[in-house]
Amino acid sequence: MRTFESEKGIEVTGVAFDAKNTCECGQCFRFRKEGDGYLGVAYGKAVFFKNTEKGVFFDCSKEDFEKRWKSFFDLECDYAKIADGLPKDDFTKAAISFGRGLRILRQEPWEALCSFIISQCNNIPRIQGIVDRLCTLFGEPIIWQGKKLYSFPSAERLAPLDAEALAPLRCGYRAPYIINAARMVSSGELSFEELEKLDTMSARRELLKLNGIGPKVADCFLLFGLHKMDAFPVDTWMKKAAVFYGGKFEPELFGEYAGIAQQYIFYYARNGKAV
DNA sequence: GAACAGGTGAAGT
DNA sequence: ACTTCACCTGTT
Repeated sequence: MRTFESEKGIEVTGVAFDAKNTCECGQCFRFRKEGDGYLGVAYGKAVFFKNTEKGVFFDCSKEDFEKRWKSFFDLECDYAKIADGLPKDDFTKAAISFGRGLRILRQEPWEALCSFIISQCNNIPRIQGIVDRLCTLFGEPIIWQGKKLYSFPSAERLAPLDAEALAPLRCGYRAPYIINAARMVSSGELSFEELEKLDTMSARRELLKLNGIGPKVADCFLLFGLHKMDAFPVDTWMKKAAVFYGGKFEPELFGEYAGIAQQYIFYYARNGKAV
């Protein structure tokens, strides 16, 4: 990986990064197409990025890149090496090829937890709409090139509210789940720092104690919110894909980077032509 | 209208 | 351990 600084931002070469596959593989809900790239907010800051001839360009300072975005986009992880360690069957190979350049983001834990609570039994446009309304109503405004964006509201911001206050989100029965989770996080009963220290299965057990968090939401949070690469969320798309693996997935099949395999397969199943 | 959508939890076998 | 159903909202 090499970085080049210009007055406009940072260009990175020598790294397999695909902006579209990273933003549209279903792991995040707030990075949207903007011109020839993607624009979103994380950790209270806006960032625009796009693929270039030689690599990828980020609209940020050198300092912000080093401090935040390099890690956020997981740029120091060797995905080619990880893909090498995954199964070599035709379906997995096709999935990896389809999702080339996608990276598992290091999203804010609270945002990931909240977003995947919202995701249950919803399609992506609706999830995005609900999350947008949540941020617009309760987040902090961020101006980017004259556009008004919003940060994701903290757990502390939501904890004092009751579920009725979320009515404008139109998130239905998920509202009390969100408020309950916000209270657990803001009170410290649920600590991301503590969960981080646990192995994936132990952290999962803790998460399943929360109302409205089942296996699927817990696994998505572990993978996308805590970057536990062995977490393996199984949803309806993965169940369709499982047909190619004899009807179900054996936990050992994909190893310590099962989460990455999952994301390739999920994206291929949902957006590709295979299933 | 009914059925369904990136689930969950309670209640029933 | 496995099946069924209600749950809020929006789209087909």
